[in-house]
Amino acid sequence: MSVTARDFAVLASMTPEPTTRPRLDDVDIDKLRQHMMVIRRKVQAGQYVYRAGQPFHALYLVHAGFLKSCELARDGREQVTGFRMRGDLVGVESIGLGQYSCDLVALEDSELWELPYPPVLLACRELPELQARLTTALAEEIRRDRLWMLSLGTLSAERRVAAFLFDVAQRHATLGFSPRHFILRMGRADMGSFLALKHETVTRALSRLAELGYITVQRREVRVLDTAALARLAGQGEAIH
Amino acid sequence: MSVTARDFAVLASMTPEPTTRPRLDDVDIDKLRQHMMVIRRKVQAGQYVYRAGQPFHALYLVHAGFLKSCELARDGREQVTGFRMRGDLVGVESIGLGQYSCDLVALEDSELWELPYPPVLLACRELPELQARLTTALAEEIRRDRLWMLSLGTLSAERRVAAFLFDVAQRHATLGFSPRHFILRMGRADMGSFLALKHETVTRALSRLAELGYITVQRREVRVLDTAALARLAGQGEAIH
DNA sequence: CGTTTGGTTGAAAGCGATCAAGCGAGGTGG
DNA sequence: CCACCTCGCTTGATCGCTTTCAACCAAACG
Repeated sequence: MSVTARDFAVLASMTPEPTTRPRLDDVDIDKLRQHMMVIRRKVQAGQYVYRAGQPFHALYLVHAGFLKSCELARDGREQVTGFRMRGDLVGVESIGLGQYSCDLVALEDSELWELPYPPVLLACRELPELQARLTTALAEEIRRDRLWMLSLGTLSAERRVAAFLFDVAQRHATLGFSPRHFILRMGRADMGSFLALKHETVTRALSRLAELGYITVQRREVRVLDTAALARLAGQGEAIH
Repeated sequence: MSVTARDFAVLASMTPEPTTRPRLDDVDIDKLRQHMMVIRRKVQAGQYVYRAGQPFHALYLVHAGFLKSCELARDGREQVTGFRMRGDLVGVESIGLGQYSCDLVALEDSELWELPYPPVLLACRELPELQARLTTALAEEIRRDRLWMLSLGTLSAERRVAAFLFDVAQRHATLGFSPRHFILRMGRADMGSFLALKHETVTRALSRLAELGYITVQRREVRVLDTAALARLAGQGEAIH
């Protein structure tokens, strides 16, 4: 049985309300609404939410959909630095710079809540807990980046891909989706860019993980058969004492 | 002419007051002092300022010396994620976690100002500009990390080492030291860990850069002969249009 | 001094990149 | 509805850079 375009569409539309709360929860948003205009913004697949160099004016909370952020160098080098989904706060990396430092691109039709930044800063003065939340969100971002640096710096291609799948599975679980069965929203090239690998290498690693019986993969559809094995490869397994 | 132990000692003692201000300047510190006890803490080379897992209680402002921060995984993998010098604010990556998320190790005798965190948070409420400064410091940390991710993901070993030297030179210049002549405070292994390379590869890259006439290097003493060439290799050169 | 530690260099191996070909799904236009 | 085209994915063969393994050297230290 193979996956058809229709299957993709059906799976993509399976977007139930998550059972666990996102990082910036509804309570925060309600409080924010009392202090500023929260603008709903929709973007289609392929469109940019913001681009490096554009004036920084707002943070965004991803409400639905899937996006990637891309770092780019003056000489044309470019790398995906993260994938964003519901509950992720984006744009924080550009605070204090005056302009966005990277691109944010929708990989599928998405909806974001735009939080104009000066009002956010003002609201933080009124709501100390919001300030703490924002600071914590920034710190978490640093920790996530550092963990990926560690993974990219110390894991082989195959283990990096395993770590990626494990991370995707965990994030899905956090949002109330199945961590055992999901559709990757990005292509092999974007995965590779994020993992500092070429797309052929990503393909080979996926094939190998399937060969080992840890997953099944058909184009973008992934089933995780052995979570523990993935975790072990990712370096997240139980330590041996 | 080779460098003797005495030369090292002399150079190491050349620590004039910087002519440019560090990221958290004296004005901020004075204001902080009005709100909390700022504790001066000295650490000797090799000592830990904090270790991953210890309870998080303070941020630190590096006042003198040189340190590295190390990320570690449960399975023993480990990587240097950054080098810290005067003016750098460290510990921010651990905010909101309850415990430090990484190790901070002195590479030479250093002095840090300990800023107990709950007081910092309280002071932020009284001093909005301090809050903005802290938030900006966090965002800058994210941007730095992302730029290194880009470099590590897209540059060859030789270019990574060039980028590292260029960065060291720039940071030295920022602190009022010579960007053309400096002593590396870390060994080849730590450089390699940060750059995701083995120490032999770092050595070879340095030898090659010297062979090309861009630098001279004798153990830890580096002279930059061609800054533009380093910048170009680092991907920071002028873009061609 | 002898020992240890960190750095350098060479030779060989291994892993991921590169180059190339082929495949399948989806979309388009006849 | 089908032929064709395109794009993303897969797989194979080869190349080359980085790692690995090993030896050696210089400086620091006791």
